[in-house]
This record gives sequence, C-alpha cells and structure tokens, in this order.
Amino acid sequence: MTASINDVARAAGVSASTVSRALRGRTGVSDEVRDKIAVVAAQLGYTASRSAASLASGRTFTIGVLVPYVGRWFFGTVLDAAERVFSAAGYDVLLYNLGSPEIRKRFFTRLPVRKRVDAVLSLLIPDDEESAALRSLGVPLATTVGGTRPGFTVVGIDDRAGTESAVRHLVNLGHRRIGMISGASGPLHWTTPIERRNAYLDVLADAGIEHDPALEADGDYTVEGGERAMTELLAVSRPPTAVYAQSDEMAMGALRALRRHRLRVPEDVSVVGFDDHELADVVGLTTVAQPVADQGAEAARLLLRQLDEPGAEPPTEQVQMPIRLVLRETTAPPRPRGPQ
Amino acid sequence: MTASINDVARAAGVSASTVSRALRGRTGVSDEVRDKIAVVAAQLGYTASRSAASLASGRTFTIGVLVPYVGRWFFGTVLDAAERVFSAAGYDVLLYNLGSPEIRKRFFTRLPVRKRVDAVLSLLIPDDEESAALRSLGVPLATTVGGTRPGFTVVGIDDRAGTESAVRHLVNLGHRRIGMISGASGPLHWTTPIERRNAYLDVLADAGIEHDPALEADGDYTVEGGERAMTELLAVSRPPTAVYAQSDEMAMGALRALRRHRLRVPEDVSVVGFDDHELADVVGLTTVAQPVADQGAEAARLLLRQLDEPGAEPPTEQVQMPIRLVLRETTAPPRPRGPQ
DNA sequence: AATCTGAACGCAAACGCTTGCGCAACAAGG
DNA sequence: CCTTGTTGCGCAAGCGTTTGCGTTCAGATT
Repeated sequence: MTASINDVARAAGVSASTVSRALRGRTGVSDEVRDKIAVVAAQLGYTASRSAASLASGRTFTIGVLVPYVGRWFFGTVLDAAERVFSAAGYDVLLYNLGSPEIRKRFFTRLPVRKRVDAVLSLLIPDDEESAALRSLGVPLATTVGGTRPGFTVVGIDDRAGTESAVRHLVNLGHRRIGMISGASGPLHWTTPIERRNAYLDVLADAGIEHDPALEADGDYTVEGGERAMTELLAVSRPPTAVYAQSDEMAMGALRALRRHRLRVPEDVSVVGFDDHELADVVGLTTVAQPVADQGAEAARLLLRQLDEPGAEPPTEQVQMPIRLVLRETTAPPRPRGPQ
Repeated sequence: MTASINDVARAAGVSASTVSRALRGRTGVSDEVRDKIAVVAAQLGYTASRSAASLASGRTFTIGVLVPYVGRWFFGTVLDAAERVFSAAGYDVLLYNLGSPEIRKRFFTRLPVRKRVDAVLSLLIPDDEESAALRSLGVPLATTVGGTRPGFTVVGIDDRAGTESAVRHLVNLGHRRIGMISGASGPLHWTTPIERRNAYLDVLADAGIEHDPALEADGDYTVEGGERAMTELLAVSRPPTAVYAQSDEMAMGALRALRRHRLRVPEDVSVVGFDDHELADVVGLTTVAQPVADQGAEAARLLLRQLDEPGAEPPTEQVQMPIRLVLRETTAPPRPRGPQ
C-alpha cells in the first residue's frame, strides 16, 4: 500500500539502514547519498511507521496527557499550550479524558499508556494509588495541579498568596462579612481548595474578623454549583456583603444568582474570583489572574528536558508561577449599614 | 523491563499465539486455558505493546483528531464528547492542535498521522489540497464543521435555519436596523459564515428591510473581535438597534463594547448570539443553541461504525443536528424612535 | 610499499506482537 | 473400525523499523 523503508532503499540504491540513518539525521552518511535519499523519499511520499520505529527503538515520541474534562476552559487552555510545546519538539499527544470515576478507574487499572508514551502530563490529581501506578510506567511525570508528590514535576501557583490578595482586597474595601464559595467536593487529595480555605481563614483572623461557618458554601467548581452556593449564602440570617469564589466559573454562577435575586454587583454584594477566565473580562469580574497557558507550556518544557537528559533522576521539581489581582467592576466598598 | 507476551506464555505453559488469542477474546482457546492466561497476565501486569500489535495487525486503535484551537469552548466541548465515545470503544485519541498556519502547513505536508491512525476526525475545515492529503491516508474521515466534501462524513447543523430564527426574532420584535457581526476572516473554504450571511440577507429582504453594508462588521470569532466589530457598528451614522452575532463569543465581545459605551442591553441595543456557549446563560444572552457535544459524539460514532464495517465505501454522509432559539435577556423591542 | 585509520555503508538480529496453516486429539456418523 | 469434522493449540513467517557490528575502501602515516 504505502511505501516502506525498503522501497526507498531500493529506489535509492542503498540499504534500509542507510535510509534510516539518513532520514533521521544520523552521522555516517555522505552528503550526496543523504540528498539522494531525501529526494527519493519525498517523491515516494515515505513516512516512517511510528509503530515499527518505536518497536525497534523503544521510544514512542508520544506524550500522554491526562485531563479531567477537556471542555472546561482551564484544562483546555493548559492542554492547548502543552500540545504546542510537545508538537514543536516532534512529539505527539495522546489524550485521555478521565472525567467520570469509572473511566478514571479503568484507566489506572488497565494503564493503556504503558509502552505507549515517553512521558505523562497529568492535569488531574492522582491519589496515592494512582500516582504509584503512573510511577510504575517508568517515564517522566508532571502535573500542573495540586500539591507536590514524589516522582512528579509540578508547576503551579501560590494558592495562599492568591487567596490572600483576593480576600485582603475585600477586607481593605471595608467588608467584614466575607463569604467563600469553595470547590471542596472535588477529588480528594486535592490540596488547592484546602490551601485556599486556610489562606481565607488566616486573612480573616488577621483582620480580626470572626469566622462564620455559615458563610462557606460548596460550589463544585462549576457555574451551576456557584449559583447554588451563592443562593445558600443569601439565605443565611446575615448574608455576606462580599464573596470570594475559588474559581471564576463559580464566581460567574454567583453573579447569576445575585442577578436573579435582584441584587446589584458590586453595590449590594462584591464578588472576587480566581483564575482570570477568558470571559472574566466580559462580565467585569475582579479576580486573581494565574498564567494558565504558561503553566501548561512550562510543564511540557520540563518534561521534554527530562527526556533529553535521560541520566538525571526524576527531580520532584516544583515551579511556582506568578499570580496577580486584577481589579475590575465586581468589587466595591460595602454599603453603609442601613437600619437592617 | 516490563513483561512481554512470551513471559506470559511461558508462565502459563502455553504458546504466545494462544496468549494473544486468549487475551483478545478470539475463539480457539478453551475456557480453562483462557482463565489461566488471564490470571497469569494480571499478576505479571502484562499489557500488549500497541506498537508491536499495530505493526503486526495493521490496525492502530488510534483516532487522529485535528483541532484549530483546543482552548476554545466549542472545540474543547466537541473534542471532549468525541474522546469519550472513542475511548469507550477502546480507541485512543491522538490530538493535533493546528492553530497557526505554519503548524497547519507542516502537518499536512508531513502528515504525521500516516500509518498512525485508523481514522481522522477533523474539527477544522480542510481546503481542497488538505482534504486530498487526508483522503490519501486511506482511512475513514469525518468533520463537524463546514460544508460537505467528498470522502468526509460530516455532522453539522442547519446554519440557514439557525440564522433565520435569530434574525427573524429581531425582526418580529420590531427592529429595522439590524447589524451583523460575522466571522468572515476565518479560514477560507469555510461555508458557515457565508451561509449565515446569506440567511441574514434573506430574512431582511423578506421583511422588506433594505440591506445596509455599513451594518456588517467582522468579529473574527473572538471576544476581542466582537468588541471591535460592535464598536465599529456604533460609529456609523445611524447605528443598529439590534445585532446578530455569528457566535456567542463575538456576542459577548459586543456586550462588553456596549457596556463601555454606556449603552444598555436590551433597552438601547438588542444582541443575539449563536452557539449557546456554556456562559451564555450567565450573561443572559439570547442565542441560537446548537448541540455541540452531541455533534462530537455523533461524528465519533459514525467513524466507529465505518471502522466496524470495512466493506462499505466512505459514504460522504451528512447529518444535521437540531438547533433552537433560546430567549434570554439581551433582546427586546427597539425603543420608540426619539427626536434624533 | 605496507600499514593504519576513519568514514560510509551493508548485514542481520532484534523489537513484541498477529495470524495463516498444520497437526494432534477427540467426537460423531457410517 | 474407519472416515470425516471440529476443536484447541503450536509453529513460524511476517509487520517495518533501529542498531551493533563487520566490511570495504580511500587517504594518511610510516
């Protein structure tokens, strides 16, 4: 059907091994033979079979990327950036969408990436068992989310600092009743919601504000969850005058809930999010910006570096990317206290 | 390093061919031997090498998916749904992010998917040359965007009907100056913007409204482009009282532009979008909903069906998914004409 | 002129599977 | 009891590369 390396070899009057060396830029081939082979290969439309090549060489030139949900902006953006880096380096990307628990479980028990990839980038937080499974692959590993874990290169952000800047901003505006919409019901072993919560509590304590557990609600990291959570917060006896949402998507859900309750933002309630979603600007959301695409690209680069230096041991590296508070239109000082 | 089929064969006291047949559920293996092999394979942690398997069988159990920009909601959502279908059927997904023209060109000249995939799902519109290149792969092809083309199964929507329902809605509300923000500067050979434009013109003509070329602006399918386009439309001598944006992202850009100009939606200007973006609901955008995820899933299913029936020729099939107008809060009758 | 040294290239053995074919062993039919 | 099928399994030939090693040969060194 399609041309093989032997067809090229025959047409060029050389051996298959010479063709292989020539096309991959190895030494030991004279310039004229190399050129000749290049010409012949081009006119035969020859491409080396990856299956055969990886069977023989042991390298697949393929990276496995694990994603909880490709459709979500954050993951899509990270994936996008990572893919660019990988493909520029000649690597292909095998995508695994591990949304549901069953699919996820199946993936980690069968481990279909075994013998298929040279490295794995995980955009989801593997629990201990899962990360052991990944380590058993014997390839470099990286992740862009969650805390550090042995064997993984992780690039992330300073969740504490981000949260602090957001909540402190609300405090500085004069708010005293500050709610939080968190993503606690996400996967276990995910340190992000916990760190952000701790930072939130610390800032409140620092400001001498007593913590009211009724002012925390779970938003599940989705728009709908954020809406539900905000609705809950509005139902408490003394509702918050400001809300810190642990993600922009939840913040947007909160905005929707507020609009449905005919409350004005920021006059009645201030809202601050986290991520700087591409549409945060559209809705004027004040938020903590993190370099999402950069994290994907950086993780990809670190992985490639490990592939280039096969000697070095997996360095459990940790990279922190900068965050910054972006002020827009959803935060303002609280209204002067009315008669209730 | 990791167990091979021969290790399993030896440990189970059978030949490698029997292991192969047993593990893949082929006939010609007694139940007891099959069980024995399953046990041994499990405790050895054996997974067949895909490289070796596809080299020997000619099948890769891999689907190539071509995407212009994974980070964009539409494509991320289609990809997400398609991947679920593929992986449920035992296929892996190779992702190619073909954002920039150079990358795209490189892809189609080198065609790295050759001998690597059993089928290709393209979320971008190949021009004639590109689609010829894809056909040369000799595998089933499908796309979820753009018009029909030989050799491709395409699942899409009725762009005409969608646009008509949107523009007619504005007409019915009483609008006479109806602008359009289009995505014309996208890739050539893309029929979508053209069809939508034609439908827009037809509805206007039907309603006896004269078409004003100054009321059309290019929004490049992005939020920023939509904002620019809306700004242009506001600058014409008699600005529109309503705008039809060919995508929700451009519509959101338009909303931002309107807010910056201190114009109220829908009181001063009505806006209707297209797609039903996940956040359209958050901003209350009236829009034409299309089943984005369903399109990805359906395209994937059709591809798999072709893989199961190798006999049938590529059927240049065309599937139309339903659309519907979703009324929210960005459309209303025009203001009664003031003295200006 | 004999020897040595690289560079350029071919040989052939992997790599780990799949699969057509052949061969027992055994059951059923005459 | 001898055929004719059927079932269960092993043999071995690929699949298309890569790569260690061996060979050849031109030019440099004695």
